[in-house]
Amino acid sequence: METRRPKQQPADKEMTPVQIEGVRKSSRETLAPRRLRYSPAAVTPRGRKRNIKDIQHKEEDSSVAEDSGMKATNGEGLSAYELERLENIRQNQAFLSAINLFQASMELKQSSVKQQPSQRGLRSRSPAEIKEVLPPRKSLRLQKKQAELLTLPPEPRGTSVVKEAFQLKKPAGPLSMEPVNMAEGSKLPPQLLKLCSDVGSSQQCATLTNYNYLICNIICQVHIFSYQVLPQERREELNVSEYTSLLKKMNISKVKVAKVVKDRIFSAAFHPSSTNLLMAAGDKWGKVGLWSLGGDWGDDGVLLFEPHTRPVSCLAFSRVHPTQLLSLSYDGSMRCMDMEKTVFDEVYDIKDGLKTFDFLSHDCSTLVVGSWHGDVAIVDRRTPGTSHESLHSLDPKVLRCVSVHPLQQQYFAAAMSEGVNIYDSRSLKRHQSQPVCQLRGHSLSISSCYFSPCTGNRVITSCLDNHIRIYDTTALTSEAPLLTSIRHNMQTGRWLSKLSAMWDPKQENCFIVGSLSRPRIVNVFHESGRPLHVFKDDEHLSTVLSVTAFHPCRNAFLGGNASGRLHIFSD
DNA sequence: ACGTGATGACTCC
DNA sequence: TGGAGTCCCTCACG
Repeated sequence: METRRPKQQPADKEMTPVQIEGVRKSSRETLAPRRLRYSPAAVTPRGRKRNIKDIQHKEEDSSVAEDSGMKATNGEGLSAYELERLENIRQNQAFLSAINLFQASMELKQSSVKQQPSQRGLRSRSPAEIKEVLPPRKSLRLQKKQAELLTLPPEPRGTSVVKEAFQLKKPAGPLSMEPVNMAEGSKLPPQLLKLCSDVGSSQQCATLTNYNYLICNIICQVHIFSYQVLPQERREELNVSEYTSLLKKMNISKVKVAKVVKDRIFSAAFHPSSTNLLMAAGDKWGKVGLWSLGGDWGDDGVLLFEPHTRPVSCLAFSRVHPTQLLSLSYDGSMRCMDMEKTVFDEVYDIKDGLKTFDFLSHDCSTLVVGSWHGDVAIVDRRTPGTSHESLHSLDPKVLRCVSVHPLQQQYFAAAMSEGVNIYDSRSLKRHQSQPVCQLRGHSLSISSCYFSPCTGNRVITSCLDNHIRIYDTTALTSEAPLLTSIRHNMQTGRWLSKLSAMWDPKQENCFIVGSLSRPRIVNVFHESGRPLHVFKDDEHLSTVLSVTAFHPCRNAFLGGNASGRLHIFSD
């Protein structure tokens, strides 16, 4: 490109308008400010691409020039053009620093560095495994054989092949509990059973955990079923600053990330053990993975099972029998992994569409189970069989989540298309049951609702209208007052599990929620909406942790992502 | 009722 | 190494 920089022009000689126009057109220098708004690269008078660093450097030069009085003494060779140019550069620089472009570009560079996902846990399939080895083929023509008359198989009626595959379900009855990531016929590691049986003494629980677990231990050991008469022995609740300082101590490391299931995580749960971190995750294709941090069995402590065929949408360990894990799936089956019997027992079964459940009694024998068709069933596990439970139709469209009141367990909250309602399970009707209380104010579909863990005085909801709402349910009147509404991006789209705000079972007023922000983070908020902590880690947290859960007694939480990896932050 | 677009992580070429 | 393709009873909107 031709340069017409009027270097030789005397600085003090005024340029004619024609000359200035000419200079502007040819040098492009004066266009730079506009250009720079869109691109970090500018074009120099010589047509060379110039990067930000060059400009920075020039800027330093120009400031030096100004400082040293060069501007004042134009006799040192700086023309009016040159001065104008320097001024332009200075303005560019000021503009760029005002919008933090340098910082943003650095962050972008860092975030665009592709990180290798953790190779702990389940192994990704090797190319040899993926490529099916086929016998060498030779055409009939080359074999000098008559061509076969081929007819197409009959078209499946009404359903596509994919849809038929969706409807496949595991056979009825107990399923053997064989890990699919171990050699055929492998037994469960005996250490796992020992680990699951150990949830610590009730003394430990009294000091370490919230009272839910204390109660459970008491139920286990003394068989006291009357909940309300027990003394208020729950852990002394921390004040917010104490709690925040505990959060700050939690971190992640290489060993705390592992692939636990093969596909996107739909649900996850912590085992109540206070001595070991044991987690379960359910994925899109009916797999359930058990991961013990530091376990020396399976793949880095991961065992994989296949109790369902469709997304495992809800998982929870029994609080009374910690060797039992309940799971429920879109395929319509609900099962109980029993590590002592080493089977997946059937608990409940419908045609399809099971979505959510919660324990309705402290001994975990009765459950409220919800389907996406809008029905809830009260299931009593002590009764043999799987299909004679009482069924109630709440909402003809969708039911996303149910949550049972921790103290008054006859009440449960249900997130439906119209909003969140609280029902009394004793007075449900077959159709059109009247709610005890309504939680209004949601403008789009609601993905979850949970009673606060210790008192049930709050319900937290996560809604696709980008708000997390907290309602006061102290008095279950016809309409619960909205206490807080926190803006949070919930647009996970089609390929990620939906975000759900989850209470910390150890701290009544605080909750955790995944985030779509970059760099990836996980937020902890106080119910007032005050942000308490942001979990982040450049090295080990690089994906959206849609599914999150705090440990019931340890200072730890888990987060599951769209590729089946669990992440733990713990102290 | 139906079509469409947005969304993130991974795999394959 | 990077970019295209894939995932698949999503949800909201037009």
